[in-house]
Amino acid sequence: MQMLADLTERQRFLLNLIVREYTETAQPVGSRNLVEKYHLDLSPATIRNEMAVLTDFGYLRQPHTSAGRIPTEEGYRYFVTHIVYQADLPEAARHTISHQFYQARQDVEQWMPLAASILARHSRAASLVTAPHAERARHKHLELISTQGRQVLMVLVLTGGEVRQQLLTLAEPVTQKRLSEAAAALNLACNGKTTEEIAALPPRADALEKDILTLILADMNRDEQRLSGEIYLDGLTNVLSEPEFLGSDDARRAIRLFEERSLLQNLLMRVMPDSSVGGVQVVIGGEGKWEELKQCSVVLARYGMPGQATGMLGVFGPTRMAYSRTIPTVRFMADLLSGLVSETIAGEENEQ
Amino acid sequence: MQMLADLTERQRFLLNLIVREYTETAQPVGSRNLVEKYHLDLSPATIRNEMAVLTDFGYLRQPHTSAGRIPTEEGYRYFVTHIVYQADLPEAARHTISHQFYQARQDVEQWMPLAASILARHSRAASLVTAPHAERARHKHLELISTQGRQVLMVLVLTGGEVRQQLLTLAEPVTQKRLSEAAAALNLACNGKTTEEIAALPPRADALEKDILTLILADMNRDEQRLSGEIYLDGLTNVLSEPEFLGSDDARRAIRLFEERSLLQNLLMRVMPDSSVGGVQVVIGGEGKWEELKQCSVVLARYGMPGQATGMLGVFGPTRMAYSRTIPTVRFMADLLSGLVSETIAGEENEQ
DNA sequence: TTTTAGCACTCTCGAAGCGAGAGTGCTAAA
DNA sequence: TTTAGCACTCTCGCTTCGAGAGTGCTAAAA
Repeated sequence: MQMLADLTERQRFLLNLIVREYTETAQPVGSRNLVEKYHLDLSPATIRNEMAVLTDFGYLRQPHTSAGRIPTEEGYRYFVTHIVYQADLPEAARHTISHQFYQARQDVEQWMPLAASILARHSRAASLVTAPHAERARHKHLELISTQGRQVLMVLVLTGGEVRQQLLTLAEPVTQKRLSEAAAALNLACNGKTTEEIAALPPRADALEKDILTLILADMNRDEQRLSGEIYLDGLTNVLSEPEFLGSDDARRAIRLFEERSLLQNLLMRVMPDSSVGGVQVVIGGEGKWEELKQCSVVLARYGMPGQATGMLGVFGPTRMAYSRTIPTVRFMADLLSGLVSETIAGEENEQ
Repeated sequence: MQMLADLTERQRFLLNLIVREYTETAQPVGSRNLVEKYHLDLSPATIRNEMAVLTDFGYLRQPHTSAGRIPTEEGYRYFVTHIVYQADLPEAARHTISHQFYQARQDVEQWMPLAASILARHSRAASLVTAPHAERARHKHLELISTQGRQVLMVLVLTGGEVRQQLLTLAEPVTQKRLSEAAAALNLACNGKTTEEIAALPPRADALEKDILTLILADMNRDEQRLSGEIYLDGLTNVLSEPEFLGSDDARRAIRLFEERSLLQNLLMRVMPDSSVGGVQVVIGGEGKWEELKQCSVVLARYGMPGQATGMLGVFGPTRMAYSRTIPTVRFMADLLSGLVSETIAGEENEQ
């Protein structure tokens, strides 16, 4: 078996056809069927010869002698990198999607679920979107609100429009007035500063302010290693009705990933550790490294402004996924969200 | 076929056994098996006679002649109302659960996901918990925070510790200072007032304040009809591995309910329209009324303080659900959360 | 009157057997 | 280089069949 061979134009064309046919029907594709369905100007025998070559190269395999061919993981990989990667989303789809976002442009909160829903519908698989998360966030505004007894709601607004909130329990009850004063003092001291700069400040004289500051720092740091908490999911049911998820336990187990957010976060961090924006990452069938992704594929991209605020979005489905729809959609959505994020950030800089 | 007949002690006992056996094995239960497994002091023939009676009453049925019996929906209903309804959760389980909540007592935000997780684990099915939602909420504190350009984060704290936030887009940019002033003025005017009282106030002179007030009222009203937005889910994968969800399309479709939150909200409103706290509601196999719940059952309860703040929690699974575990767990969790909510509210009243 | 032993009967389920169909690889001719 | 022809292989769906489980009924025992 040879590997990494260059394919002829015709072989590429056939591989393309076979992958598309298989992703559609979930059935091994045979030579005669292929000729008939696509009205090829070749005889089944010729196709068989080419198929034999592609099988030799490791791009196709037969579930058993005398069944049709199905793509191997390498076959999908070739298909993705050499055939479909550069494809663009059709103009009509781009238009529709842009329009949907235009309608929701005021309500930032809607962006993530909308993106997830669009991804799910277009890829007919499960989708996930994480909120954009400022990488070098600066303090913008702090608010402390007494809710009940010793419980205080801390709302922290960072540059980039990111809002964090946390419920604190203080050692003893404090009046709203006292809280407001503390917040005002801290706002004055921290305004426009990064985590490092805040950390370098001389310790606060006031005990309450000191405690709060510690919590602010912890909160700003927390999400620099981890992902921001919110992950928006959609389209799980798409994937549930696929035959591979009905039959195989392996695949079914992968769905647990989506339920346990912590597992999902972990996976995202492992697949896309760096924060560069631009490429679409495709993990096919786990590729040896991801035991839990056997029989599944993931198409991921990072969006936003590198170094400032980025998030991730992607699609999860069976290895036999419609990459030719999914990859362009993921890329387009990433670009679109990047645009929205940079508009937001630009607006903010003008403001100052 | 007679209906609504009174059962003898022994018949009740057998129905009990059969339901439990079937929920465990998912196989029709036969007379001989039952005798052997539970060492009954009766012959299979006697059991068969009793089974025939129970079948006549409509509590059991046979998938086909000469298979064992399985409970009908009426059978489950009898089991639930006459046999298992009063059962208590074992002391050990109650203790463990209380302990888990004790450990998380500071962090109110953790209550809902914790409750969902416990419900899912104990019932081995899917669970859902909605956040408690104040029914006659009073205004406690308003905060307006400029995030970026014309976007303003409104944080509204109501009595009961409920926090609502919404991102507003104003007609034109406004400074943080101006926002703080508006918030201060509104806080003064609205403090401790209910929606109705606020609505009855004379209109604000200031245009910004007037706009904000309109939004506050809308927001306070919004959730009095609908459920509060947050629904916490857990344990979906438990239910996915049940045989009825692998085989039947009906059951699989029910899972979509869990993905589309709006469908789920709708369902909850229909199943539990009133706000009385105390009972556990059990919907078995849709009971004719809920087409989308064929083959599924739902065990729901409302918790909180009626008239003040209530939420819902429950379990979703196949009709063949372990009611004898699920119902006591749901009831116990509802009581427990009710306790937590009333503590919160009591604490608040002392404060005033 | 209630319980049970015995028995005939019914139905499912898995194994085995079998033939059709789809697909392949190879060879030799176009 | 392509293709027609052919022998071969393997799956899949269908049928058959017997074992096993379970029932209902009857008549005897308690």
